[in-house]
Amino acid sequence: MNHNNIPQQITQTKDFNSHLNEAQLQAVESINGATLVIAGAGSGKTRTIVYRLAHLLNSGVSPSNILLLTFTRKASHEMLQRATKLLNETTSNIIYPENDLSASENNNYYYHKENSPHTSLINLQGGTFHSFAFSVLRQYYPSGYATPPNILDSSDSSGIIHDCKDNLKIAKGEKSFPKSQTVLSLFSKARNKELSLDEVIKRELYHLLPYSDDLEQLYQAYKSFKRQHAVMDYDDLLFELERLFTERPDLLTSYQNRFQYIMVDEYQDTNLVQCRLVRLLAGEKGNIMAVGDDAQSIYAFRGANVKNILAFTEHFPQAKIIKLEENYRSTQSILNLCNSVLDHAVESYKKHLFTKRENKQKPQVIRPFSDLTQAKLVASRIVELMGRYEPNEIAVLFRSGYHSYHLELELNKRGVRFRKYGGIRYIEAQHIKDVMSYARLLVNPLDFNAFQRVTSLSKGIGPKTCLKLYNAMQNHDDQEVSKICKKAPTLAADLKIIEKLRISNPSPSYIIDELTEHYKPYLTSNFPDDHPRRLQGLEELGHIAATYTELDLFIADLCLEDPFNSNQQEDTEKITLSTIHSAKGLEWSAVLIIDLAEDRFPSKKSLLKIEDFEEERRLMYVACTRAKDELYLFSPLSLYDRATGGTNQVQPSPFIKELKTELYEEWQENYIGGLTQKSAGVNQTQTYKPERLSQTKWNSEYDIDPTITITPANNPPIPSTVEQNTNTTQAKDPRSLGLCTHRIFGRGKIIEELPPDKYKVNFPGIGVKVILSDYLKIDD
DNA sequence: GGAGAGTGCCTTTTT
DNA sequence: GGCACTCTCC
Repeated sequence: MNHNNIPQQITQTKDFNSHLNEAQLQAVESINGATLVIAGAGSGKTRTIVYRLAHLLNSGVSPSNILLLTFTRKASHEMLQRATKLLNETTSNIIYPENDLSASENNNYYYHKENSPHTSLINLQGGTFHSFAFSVLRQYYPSGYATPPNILDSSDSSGIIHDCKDNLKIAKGEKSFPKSQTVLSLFSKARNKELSLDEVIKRELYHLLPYSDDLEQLYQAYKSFKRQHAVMDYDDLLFELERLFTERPDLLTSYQNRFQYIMVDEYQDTNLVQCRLVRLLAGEKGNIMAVGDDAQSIYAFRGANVKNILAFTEHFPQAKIIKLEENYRSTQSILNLCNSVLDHAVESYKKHLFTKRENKQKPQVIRPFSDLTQAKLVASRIVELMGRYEPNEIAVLFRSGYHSYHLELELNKRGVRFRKYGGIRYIEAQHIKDVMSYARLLVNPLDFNAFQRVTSLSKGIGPKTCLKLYNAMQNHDDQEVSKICKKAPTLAADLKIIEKLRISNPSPSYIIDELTEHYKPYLTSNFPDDHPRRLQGLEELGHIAATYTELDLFIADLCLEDPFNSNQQEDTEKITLSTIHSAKGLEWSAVLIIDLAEDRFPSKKSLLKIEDFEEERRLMYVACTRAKDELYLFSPLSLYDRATGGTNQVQPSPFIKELKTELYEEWQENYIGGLTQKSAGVNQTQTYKPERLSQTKWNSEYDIDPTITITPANNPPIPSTVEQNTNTTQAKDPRSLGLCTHRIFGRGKIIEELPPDKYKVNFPGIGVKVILSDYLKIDD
């Protein structure tokens, strides 16, 4: 049973009692002042928010006076869907007076694309911070903008950085200069954490130190390009909104008056600027409810700061704190495993979820021979599960988008339909971006990114000619324009259709259909393998466009949310494949987590810094807590290596090794492609035994008590890969460089010194790792 | 100045 | 296995 299902009929507040526990009810009924709800996984968080909405409306608050902010697209979608459903049932006979402000502004950003009859909700504002910011900024922009800003998606941004780098003639021919994508993420990190570039480089990207001057120059060039072209990247949306509110107190006041009640979901994922925006909007009256769970903070990499939750009571001293701890989602045996994941955390979470849900079966740890056979075993298990559950109650979760690649092939082979979240976004596919570039030129003929993209589709036009043409068009130099067009007939046709559609200004769906037709010849000749599939995508793009009346909103929405995903929401015939990040806030009856092997999950990149490793642990926690009834953890014994074509043995993920054996059943792939259960006692898995370290001072960004640690003790060295075998031999060499200790991996032998600041270390039972010397305590 | 072949590199997570 | 960048020829 899904305890989170919205009941069919709730008409009066008193009915809430029977659907909510005491803590939830308390949260629902605290509508004035500030409230912080610490909601454990599966504790009915969304349910609480939705009921609180209903309670507000039943108390006579107009939906246009409520603002619902979330962090990810999916969370916002889910919440508004559920709210709509419940509110439609509870408030259908209440008529709300039109709010002056909202009536004049047509500010119902999110809902105009829902084909829903829920008129009572039409003025409820909700969405991600970014989409909310854009909905304001397209109407009122801060000083320095003459037109509403265009939004850059990440490929636009990195394209601009690339051009800026060329123009500045920085680091020409230097191979180790970071790629534009990397540079962009550095810029974004600096902004999200609100640190200078230099600080970020020194803290976590010290290998870029030689380029810090060049990068700083590039940073400035990128900034001024954005200003000149009236474009904003994702980060600008938030900072420019803050600037707008600072510059225009009158505007801020009117928004404060409008949004009498503010709710923020996933508060642990807000960064500093988002936190300030919330405070600005809440104003003096501070009718705000923030909901979050520190154990589920998984966005530190982009500046999310758990401290924001802790600081909530400082910003709102009167704040009431409510904890939701009873879990309504998972069975007790799944929860036991989830709790155990957090037990090993360096920072302790004072949190033990409990439930009244009975045990069905223990979670299973399954060990396939390799990630290739894993795909087969997972697919078989899914087919079996589909006999017991609807496909939309089954999900496969993984650390990184590409981990599901083999599985996707296998599922296709067996005809199992799935949808995939995370990884490459559909709208970033070439053909979609191409057609959207035409569309963007309709809105803004001087959109340089779009212009570059469209011109490069024509043979004979490269970057230089593109620039010449762009300047000629900007200066209305018709002679030059027609001279270039003569050389490239397709380019002339491109400009013609853009001009035609711009002047007639038809509906977004008509525009997309026309452009698709125009693009078809290019599509068929340039994508011989799969142009039918791509054409289908473009047709779908047209359908999505049909839910919009204004082209600029459609374009912005495509950058801010992936409608190809949310459109499929209702499809119950498909199972779900998802990155763990994209799975947050969702739940399924059966959850399968794959690739629980070293270097995959936790990610190889998280091993250098303890706080990164801990974030991986919370990620594991988020993944496991998605399961309602059945949880399967797949830990392949070897991974296919594309480079060599062979398979390399790997250690299981530390998160599996840590688990006490009594928490799960263990199954091993056998030679006939089936599974054999390991009987307890015979194949006892190693358990981690916490070992206290002496007064070691660890180099970490945070001050963590160094006496609490997880160290594999008494583990005999297990040679796991061929590579490690040799290294183990090396380590026995009397010339061994000595012993050292690492917070996570425990004691190990130093095999090699890697100047200037790293060591190669063999950790018994874990394998060989390259570690920064800062994170090692080396024995004298 | 552009096109196409060849080479080296890395492969987190999201708005 | 895909892309970003380089080199060479037209």
